[in-house]
Amino acid sequence: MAIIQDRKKCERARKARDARFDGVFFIAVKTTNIYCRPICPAGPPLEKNVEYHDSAISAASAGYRPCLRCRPDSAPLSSAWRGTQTSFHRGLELIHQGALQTGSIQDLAERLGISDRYLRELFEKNLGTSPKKYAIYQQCLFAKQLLHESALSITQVAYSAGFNSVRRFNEAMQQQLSLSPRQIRKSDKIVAGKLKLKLYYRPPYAWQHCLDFLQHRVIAGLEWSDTMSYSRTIRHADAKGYFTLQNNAKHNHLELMVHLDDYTSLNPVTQRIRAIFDVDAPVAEIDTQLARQLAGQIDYLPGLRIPGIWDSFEAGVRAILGQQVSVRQAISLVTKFVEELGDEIHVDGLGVKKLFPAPETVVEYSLDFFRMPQSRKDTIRRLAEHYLSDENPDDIDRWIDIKGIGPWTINYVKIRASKDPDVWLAGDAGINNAIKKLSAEPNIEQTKPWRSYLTFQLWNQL
DNA sequence: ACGACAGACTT
DNA sequence: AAGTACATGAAG
Repeated sequence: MAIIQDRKKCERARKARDARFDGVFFIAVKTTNIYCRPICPAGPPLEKNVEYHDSAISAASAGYRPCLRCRPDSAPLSSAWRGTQTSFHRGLELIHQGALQTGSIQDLAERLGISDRYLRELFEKNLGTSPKKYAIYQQCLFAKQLLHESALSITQVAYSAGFNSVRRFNEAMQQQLSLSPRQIRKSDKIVAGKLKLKLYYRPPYAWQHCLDFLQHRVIAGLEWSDTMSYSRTIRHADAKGYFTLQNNAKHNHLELMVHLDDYTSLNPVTQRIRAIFDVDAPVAEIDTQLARQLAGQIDYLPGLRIPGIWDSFEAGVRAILGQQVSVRQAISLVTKFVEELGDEIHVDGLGVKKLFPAPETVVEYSLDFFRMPQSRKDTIRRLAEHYLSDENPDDIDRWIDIKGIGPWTINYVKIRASKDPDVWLAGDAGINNAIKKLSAEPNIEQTKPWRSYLTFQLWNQL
């Protein structure tokens, strides 16, 4: 599963340093025990000395260390397993969210509704390692990024990456990357100041679309934006903070500035932002398939990413407040909601902003300040209660039992919070309008498994 | 389902 | 000489 057998394509791609294959496979060099990206500027090794891997972790667990020039650990994520294997995929997602930082494998398996045995098996089959090893590997990669790009001390890096002792951090780094933290940092000169990180993507990235979409829906107090950047407040576990994001098209990355009051959440928060801004979307694949289906029918936007919402609760509330009203009215309702119930947070240079209200707060207070049908207020309260009583409120399919929440809302939340790539928003008024303008009805089935992207391409026509 | 053991983790 | 920063062995 881990080593690629079809060498021909890989050989051609690496000799041409073809950027389209960046993140798709990795070159492990047996003579040096180093692994590289297809685009590595170093002179190409002899074909007989290389081994091709389909993921960075596969090369790492085979004993190779990441190249210091092309930094294979910062390559965009491979997407071979996207869309398939929901338990496995959700497991990966939860690990990125820090599930194994505090909880055990058993806890994770339980949340997924499978046995811990089976969870191990899924990881072994798909990645060739155990869930815990993957989590540590992932933490090491993040630590490496911090060592390269931030001015944090090595001790701070250890805790920010989710380790609970420096001792263990050093050991894990040596084991996973065959480099000590010091060795990694030595190669870089870092500028002190605010914490800035680079999120690499495979171009193109339709950043302007993303920015426009978010700007049209900005909730004052919670979010703010200018011509280049988007910012908002966030909460993750016990940590509160805010971030700003802008594009660096020239170097194929988004620039992220984060502030948190508890940096043990930095890794999960960063991963969440990656997911929300769809940094790892395999756009080349999506674009060829969708463009073929929609040939000449619409003004197709290449590199479109689906802008997400911070978490499913916020997505749910926004969707409910948007029922039966215009986008503009929905925004003013959400703004009122945040203003009334959101906790305050101080943002450097901008004064006081608001956090999105937590379910606990919503349950506690009445929603009398809202001028809208009582039934919709009740729905919001029921959603909040669901978050407090349900073991796994992020399982959006279960929301169907909540009175006042229908299939449209569920699908909408799946697209924008769960980042499900294959949701078709059937019955949406905007989608119906967009379809009416087409010369021929598109074959929705043919756009699997990227129907969420079809939805957004069509919305973009309005 | 259970115990032995390995190795992950903290101090 | 004392303090800081990092790496690592020993023990539980």
